[in-house]
Amino acid sequence: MRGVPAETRKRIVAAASDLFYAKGIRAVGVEAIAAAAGVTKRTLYLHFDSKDDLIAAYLAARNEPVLAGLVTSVTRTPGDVTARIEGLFMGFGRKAKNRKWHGCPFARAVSELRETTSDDVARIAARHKRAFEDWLAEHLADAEVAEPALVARQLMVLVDGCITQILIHRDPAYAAAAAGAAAALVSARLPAKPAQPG
Amino acid sequence: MRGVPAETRKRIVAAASDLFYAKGIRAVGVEAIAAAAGVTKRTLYLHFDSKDDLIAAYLAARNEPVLAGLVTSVTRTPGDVTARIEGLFMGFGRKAKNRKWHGCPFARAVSELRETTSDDVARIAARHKRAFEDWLAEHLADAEVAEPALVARQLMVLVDGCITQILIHRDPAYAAAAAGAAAALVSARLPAKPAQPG
DNA sequence: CTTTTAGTATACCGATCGGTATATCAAAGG
DNA sequence: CCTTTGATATACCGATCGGTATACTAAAAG
Repeated sequence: MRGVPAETRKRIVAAASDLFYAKGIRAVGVEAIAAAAGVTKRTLYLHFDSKDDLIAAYLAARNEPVLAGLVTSVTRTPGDVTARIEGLFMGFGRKAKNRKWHGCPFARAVSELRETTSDDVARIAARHKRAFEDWLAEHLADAEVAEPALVARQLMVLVDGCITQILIHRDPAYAAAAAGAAAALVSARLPAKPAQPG
Repeated sequence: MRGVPAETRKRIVAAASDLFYAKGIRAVGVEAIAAAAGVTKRTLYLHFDSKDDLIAAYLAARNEPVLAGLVTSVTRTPGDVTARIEGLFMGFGRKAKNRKWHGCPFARAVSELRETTSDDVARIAARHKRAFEDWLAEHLADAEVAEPALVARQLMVLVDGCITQILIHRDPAYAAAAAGAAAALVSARLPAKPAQPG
């Protein structure tokens, strides 16, 4: 059977994505990935130089969809900026109910591969996180939130902290706490009213 | 050579601690741990039933010292509650400069071992995180911060988010942002003054 | 003194790891 | 038609994995 090369490559990356994300990167061998992709190990190595190369491709492929999901969590929420940001965190509470959800693939990859592989993983992850931080800063600026860069950075801290807490406690209640904190930080920087009580 | 059993066990756990924490749990084999402890693999298996058993011992041994370090970061900082909490986050910025620092061992273990080993790891990590959250709540209550349980939970989110961001970006600047957010959340719940501008 | 005990040294087990070699095949492209 | 290409199947490589087996040693404990 002879398929279009680009499609074969995509199938391999998709299989690697599922397995790496679910079980961890070191826990999954290339043989299992090839089998899941319906492909021989030989074929896998025709498309990727090494497992590290495949790891990089996995993370690179995750960048856009994850980013899009985060942006959607914000923009699809009706209301003012504060409500939209709250929507971002409530989105994590929703996703956490899905047993296939295991937090941020970038944070997990960086955490797992510390001091063992090249710096590519850290750079790809940093770029991804920075992209969303920049988007947040712009979104906050458009909504006339003061010091948008600082608030965006604080929201990023809340985002990854929220994810970590949910992963550890398996309790979406932390999403509500994070949402409250985020709302307080954002609304305190709004020009008109200082903040709603509660 | 015949040593006190408890000391041999401690040496093994100490060696496992260093290696697991630096390189990740799956990345380190029991043989390497035994060698680092100056012990035979046979001896290691006289003290631990399996690698999973050793992993649990590693995390259990980390609980108290990590907790003590966090508490110290708060209590050794002079000033009011807000300043002390800021001190907690500035402590992360300080630790991050040490190349041997790799964030929270509990969060990293949970992240790495998802869907692969028993739930022991998740339970030990949850208990550890909860212990510090409870301590924070009590500390906040003593300082007359309103809704101490909620604020403590929000601070936990900031703590793990701060650590994650620093790990990814290798930039202690995120500690300052987290400290600012924490100070705002705490001081907003103080009885007397609402908050300092800045 | 003799029995436990804690340990060493070494070798082995089957399985899996990341990665390669060889040989074959089928379809697309000139 | 015939070469190139993407793929197959299968077997192999040395290394390492978690874990066990066997035999021996030295010190503490009765």
